[in-house]
Parts: sequence; structure tokens; C-alpha cells
Amino acid sequence: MSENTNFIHAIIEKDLENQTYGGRVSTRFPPEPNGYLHIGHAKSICLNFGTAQKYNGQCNLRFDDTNPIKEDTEYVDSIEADVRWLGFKWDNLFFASDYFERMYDCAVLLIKKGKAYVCDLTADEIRAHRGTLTEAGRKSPYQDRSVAENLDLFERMRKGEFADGEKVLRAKIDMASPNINMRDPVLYRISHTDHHNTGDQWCIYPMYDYAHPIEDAIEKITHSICTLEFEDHRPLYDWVLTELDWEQPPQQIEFARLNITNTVMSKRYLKALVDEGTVDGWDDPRMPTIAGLRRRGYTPEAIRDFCERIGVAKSNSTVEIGLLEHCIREDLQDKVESRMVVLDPIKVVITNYPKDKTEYVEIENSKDETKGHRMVAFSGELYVEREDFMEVPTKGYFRLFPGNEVRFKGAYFIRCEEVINDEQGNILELRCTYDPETKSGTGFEGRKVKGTIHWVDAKTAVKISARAYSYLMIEDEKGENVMNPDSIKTYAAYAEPSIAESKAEDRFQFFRHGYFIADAVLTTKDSKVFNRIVDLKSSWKK
RNA sequence: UGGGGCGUCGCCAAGCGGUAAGGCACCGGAUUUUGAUUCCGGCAUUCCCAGGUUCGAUCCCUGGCGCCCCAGCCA
Repeated sequence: MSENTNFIHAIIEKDLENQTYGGRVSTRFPPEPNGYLHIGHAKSICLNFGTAQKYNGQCNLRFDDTNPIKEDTEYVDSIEADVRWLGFKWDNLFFASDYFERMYDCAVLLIKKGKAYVCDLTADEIRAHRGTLTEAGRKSPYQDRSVAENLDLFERMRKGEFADGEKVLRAKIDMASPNINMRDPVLYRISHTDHHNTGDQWCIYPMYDYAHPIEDAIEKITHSICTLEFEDHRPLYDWVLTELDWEQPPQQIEFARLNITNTVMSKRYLKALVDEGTVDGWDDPRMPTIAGLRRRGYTPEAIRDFCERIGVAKSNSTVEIGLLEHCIREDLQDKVESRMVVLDPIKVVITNYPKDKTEYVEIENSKDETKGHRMVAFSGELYVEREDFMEVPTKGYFRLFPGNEVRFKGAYFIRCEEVINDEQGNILELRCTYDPETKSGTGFEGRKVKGTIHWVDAKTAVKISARAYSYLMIEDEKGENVMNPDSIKTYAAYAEPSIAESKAEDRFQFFRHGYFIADAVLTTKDSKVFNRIVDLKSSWKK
């Protein structure tokens, strides 16, 4: 699959060479089901599944559902669908919550070893005892409880004898550690909350730092790949597995999470956009979610290619959104057909074309000859793109302007003879003439024109409401991402009739507008000039 | 001046002591029935800075500087 290698592959190859895990490679993608997956997760998905594939290993999809307050089955369903859509198959699907009993047993073991204790301090008190970045913490007054008492208390915690926040189970490590994560971290908290998977079976839930290494170990994961912010947690990850005497413990490896210009990746922020109704939902085409990108017309291939190109390293970086756009253009380039759509129309009347006549001209569906041709209606009344005409051309402009002749794609040379304006000077229509000699395909060589433009026949065109999407976020003067007030634009557009026959997943290329898919659509050729995505959904579907 | 990371072209990113890959962007030029695509060509004497070791350093050492992360009973 991938040609590129990264530092994680290097670690794995060394482990393979040393037979660290008996030649096994096993990874996992462990999302918490508290939101939809976004492009940042795609990087992790491609890394984990891709790495497993590369070394003939295994990769599990595991829901890290240890905090019932934030989790929901809606999210697990969407996550499964998105991973599958991206083109990956998990070897096993697990829920961290399925290991709760086993985790409980491990906690009991730690207590028996004198490595964990029940603490009655309140959250605030624990914080106060933890010390600061530069000062050591103080030990909890409950740190020296007997094993028997801890065992009893922990069991009663599980039985529901205490209220939320009344007690926690803590690891007994080192309150003076320069690494704050090692200052007797909380292992279990009490939360009388129903869990999406275990219902009301539990009222104590394990913390990430305690649960994750056990989850990995149970699944015999060899390389537990996560993001940079967990680097400081690694000593705790290792501590848990060491105290539990796990053989061939997995190793945690961290990489830099993905940042993209003009894009906010924070799940908290994205959820707020959805909850406040700022966007239509998690799958709004402007969202950086997998579901949003899918509606916007992105293909799994393009997203995977993007993840391959950005690489994997440990330095914080921000990839330009242009690279993602390049990937979708390149992918669609040779697998999609072209259609003519005029987003912002100007009427063109061809004065010397026979009244009431309609002829059909042949236009190729793609540069790829195997995709065939179609017949498109052409008559004396047409629409062309407003930006394909300039009443007063700038230097170098070679599309339509008074006195200039251009080719109408697949049809004739057309010359603009006259501009009809209203009192305000707005262009109402263009009076043009055509030259019958110049019909496409006849081999006319008499003269050349510099420009070719697309058009749509006025009588047969279907009227569509096209939605054009721009970036959801833009940078302000300080370089901070802020909401783009013009992230969406609607056009009363015209399209050739064949568009109306396309299906929800069909994608097309619009001349000079980029690409679109039926249910959403498209990205543009040049994001600086034609930065739009067209959503045809609302219009032609009904 | 607690600890953990990171600093190679505008943006990503290889490189791991032997004399700076690749991609995106950008700039030329050729083809072109859409100023697109395709196609050729250009684009870091230099790797955060300063010393040192070495025949030789982006890679090793020392000292600076800059940026990111950590004080949730979130993940």
C-alpha cells in the first residue's frame, strides 16, 4: 500500500528484527464515541490500519468508552460507518467497557500489592495536594490505609454505597515526581451514570490512563499509537503494565496530530457548531468531519492519499488546506465526467441562428475517450457564465467581450456584437452571431480563437439551485481562525438536462468550477478564484 | 532555570558522520475545443544560533534561542 515509511515503521522494523513481540504487529484505532470522526482521525486511522497492513499485522477498532457522560451510540454507529467508508476493515471490534470486570480485578490486585488506595479527598483537595509545575505535591492523608480497608472501600464503591465524587481509587506512586501524571493519579471515579454499553451495571468507571494500557494489553496490541499530548503519560502507561506483571507489554508511541489551515479540528468546537445550529449537522459539507467531506464530494481514495502525503512525524505542524484540495482534484480528474453548468448566467441571443431551431451537438464526456460522448441541445438562446464576459476587457482577457469571437464548447465560433443594458447599466443580454462554418468536428481551420467557454441551452436547461461552499473558517488579522461569514452562497443556475438524471453519489467536473457530486458537491479548480463547492441537492431532486 | 517533546525550502517531509529525497505551492516553457488537464524545466552551497570533536557534521558534544504539551474525579 504505502511506499512512504516513517519513524514508527522504523521502530516496528527494529522490534520485528529483535523478535520483541514474536514477530507480531498489532495496532488499534481507539476513538471515544463522543462525536463524529474528522480528518484528523483519518490520519490516525490510516496510520494504524495502514501500518498493520504493511506488516501483515492486525488492527482493531476499539471504542474507548470509559466516560459514560460524554458517550452515545449515535457516535459509535457513525464511527463504524466512517471507518468502513474510508476503506478499512478491522480485525476485531471491541469496547473498552467490555473489559470493566477485568479492569476491576486488576485494580484489586494493585490494592493488594499496596500500589493503590481509596482516597476521600475532594476533587479540589486532590488538586491542592498535587502541587504545581515547580513544587512537589503532598501525600494524601488516606495514602496509608490498610490493604484490607482499601479492599473493603473499593468494593463498596462498586456496590454504589458512595455518592459521585465522594471517593476515588488512586495509584500510590510518587507525590514528588517531576511528572505530574505520576503524583498518585486517580484510577477510578464514582459516577452514577448509565453507560451506552453497560447500562447501570457500573457506577465506578476507570480513568483513561489506567484503562488504556490494560485495553491494549488484553488485545495483545504491540504498538499503541497516540498523539503527542500523551507523551507525559507514557511513564504511567508503563507503570500500570509493570505493576500488573504483564508479559510482552505494548509500547506507546506518539506522533503529532493533524492541523490544517482554515480548519478547526477541536471536537468540542465542532460539537458546538452542531448544537448551536451554526451548521446543518455533523455532515454539513463545510465541516471537516469524514461525513462532511463525504457530502462535499471527497472520495476515500483522496483522503487516504492526503494522509499518505502529509507524513507522520513528531513536530507540530499545520498542513495547507490546498494539499487536501489537490488530492481530491487529482483523484477525480480521471474518473469523473464533465458537464456544463452555468452558475451565474447571462443570456446570449444568437441573432443569425434560425428561429425555433434546435440542433444537437456532440460533446465528449471526458478526456478519457472510453467514457463516450453525449448529445447536447444548442439553439439561438443560451446562457453563459457572467465571468466569461467582460464589457470592457482587461488586458490579456481572451474570453467573450464586444467584438471578440470565442468557441462555444462543442459548437460554433460566436462573436459578441452588442450588449443590451438596462437603465442602471446592468447587462441584460448579449447579442451575438455565429459562423455555421465553424461547427465543431468539421475540421474548420479558417481562423483561430483564443478562448473556449461553456454554455447551456436556454430552452432545455434545467434550473437548479446551486450551493457554493467556501471555507468554514478564515484567518483574521491575527492569523486566528474565525467563522467565515460567507461560507455558503446560493446560485440560481442552469445545467444541461443530463445533470438531472445523476444519482446521489455521482460526481462530475464543471468546466472552470471544479467538481461536484450530486448530493453535495464540489471543489474548485483554483481555490483563490473559484473557491466553491456546489450542492445541487435541494433543486433537481424534487 | 519542574518535567516531557520539537526546530531541514512558503507548507508538509526524507535524511541517522561522507558532502541536502519527494510532495504541495510557486515561477518559466510546450501542447490544449474552457487561463483546466497533460508535459518538460526551475525552485535549500544549506539544515534555529554559537562554539567544539572529526579528514569530513543537518546528523556527535557543549552552550544558547524559539515553539508545543502537562497542575481533569476528560480522552
